Amino acid sequence: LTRPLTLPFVFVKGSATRRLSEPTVSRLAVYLRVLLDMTKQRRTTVSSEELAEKIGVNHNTVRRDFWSLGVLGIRGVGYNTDNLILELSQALGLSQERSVVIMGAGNLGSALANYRGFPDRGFRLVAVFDVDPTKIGTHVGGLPVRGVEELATLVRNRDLHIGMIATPAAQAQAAADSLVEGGIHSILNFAPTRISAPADVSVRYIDLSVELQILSFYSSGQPRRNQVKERA
Amino acid sequence: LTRPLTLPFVFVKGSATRRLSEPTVSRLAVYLRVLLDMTKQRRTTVSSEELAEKIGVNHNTVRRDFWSLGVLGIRGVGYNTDNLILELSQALGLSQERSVVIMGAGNLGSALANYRGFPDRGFRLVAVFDVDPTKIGTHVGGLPVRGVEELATLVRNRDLHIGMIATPAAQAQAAADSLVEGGIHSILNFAPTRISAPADVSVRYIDLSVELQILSFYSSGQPRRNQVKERA
DNA sequence: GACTGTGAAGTAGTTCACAGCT
DNA sequence: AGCTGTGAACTACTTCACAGTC
Repeated sequence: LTRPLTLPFVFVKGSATRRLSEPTVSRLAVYLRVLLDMTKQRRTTVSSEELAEKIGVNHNTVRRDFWSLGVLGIRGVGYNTDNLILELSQALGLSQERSVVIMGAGNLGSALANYRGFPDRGFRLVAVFDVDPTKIGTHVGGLPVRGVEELATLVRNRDLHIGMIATPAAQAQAAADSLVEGGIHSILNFAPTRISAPADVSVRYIDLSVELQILSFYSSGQPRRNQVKERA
Repeated sequence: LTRPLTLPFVFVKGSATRRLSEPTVSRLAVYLRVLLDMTKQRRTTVSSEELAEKIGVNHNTVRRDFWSLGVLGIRGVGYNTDNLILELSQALGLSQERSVVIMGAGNLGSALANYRGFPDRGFRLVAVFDVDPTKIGTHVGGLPVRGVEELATLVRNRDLHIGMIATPAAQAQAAADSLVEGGIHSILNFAPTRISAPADVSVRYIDLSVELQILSFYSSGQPRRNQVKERA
């Protein structure tokens, strides 16, 4: 055997030790979303079948996901919603508060700063940065816009977890570099460009054009794969 | 053989007839983004290796994607950038203009309406709708905000391709229903909730909380899978 | 009777590895 | 020498299918 084995990427939960695959992690966040919607209706249990239908996956997948997480259901009944919410939140690391900063106080940066969903789950917006001197000092979403050079100071005082890049494409790499220098390991990039970062930094992209283009593909005569499959 | 075979989901290009997988389609849009960035620097060719590094995938994957598309490179040299851009655009259906409408003229809806990237590729924002009478008639992104009931009229006059939902969660399903009723088959949902739609409608989600939670998972001690792999 | 838990089977997607051009 | 094109091998992910439990 010459190739290195996959590193033991595991999630430990009680006595169960399992690997959470990337698709599974993405779905966990979606389950959580649906479950929170459901508890508003005072539901106490859900079946894998019901969740599966709501998010458009196979029910076996749902059970496998929960099983990988180490969450147990009750046969003949389903899963306890409160318990699921707790376990999902824990697995996603939402039990500890995450601080978020925004780079760029333009249209998008302001819209993000005004997003009211942050405190709900454990996200806390702590600062908004920009390079434009005319913007610095103005307020967006109740926070003062600061110059990027203040990032370093802020880092010294508290841990920063997630950086969102909402600058124009041309400044995105510089923004990313500042974030990385500030010790941030998770970046959500809204700028319409790809950025590079060290291997220990997770970068996710939200690119409107890319999304529109993918939709464009499927609207030009090509059926969506999983919908074709679900029809079978 | 008892199970139905996968339907012949193919993309026809010249004499080559190939299947484009869902991951491939998503990557095509990203290649296009990077290539457009590159042509600004007057590059005429790219190797699979270079593209691969830029977007963080394996170079074999890049070659396979182009091969599935029916795009040929030149051995010893690479792929012609202009040709690639052309073929990618064509495959993604960008050669014909797509009309886009926005549901919801709040913070997010306005930010989207002000996005300047639409005309670049073939997307054309044609209308913004809201249910709030105080918003109807005001202008966002150079367009008048219309009442949802006008959607039907608009549909009669021209084809609408893509609907973006930027309403609060509670109104998202209703917005989706209006879009579907208006004959739209592609929806990009920004509202923090899941929506249901007929099987012949493609729905993609951009959910800030979900993205933040996924990042949260990877920042709580778990390395990103593909980064682990790339290290090997 | 309903729904979970999970080996086993199946399928899709990725990566290897190397022959074949330029 | 450099980089593509592609069968073959591999790995990851999904789905089947059914025994097990409530």
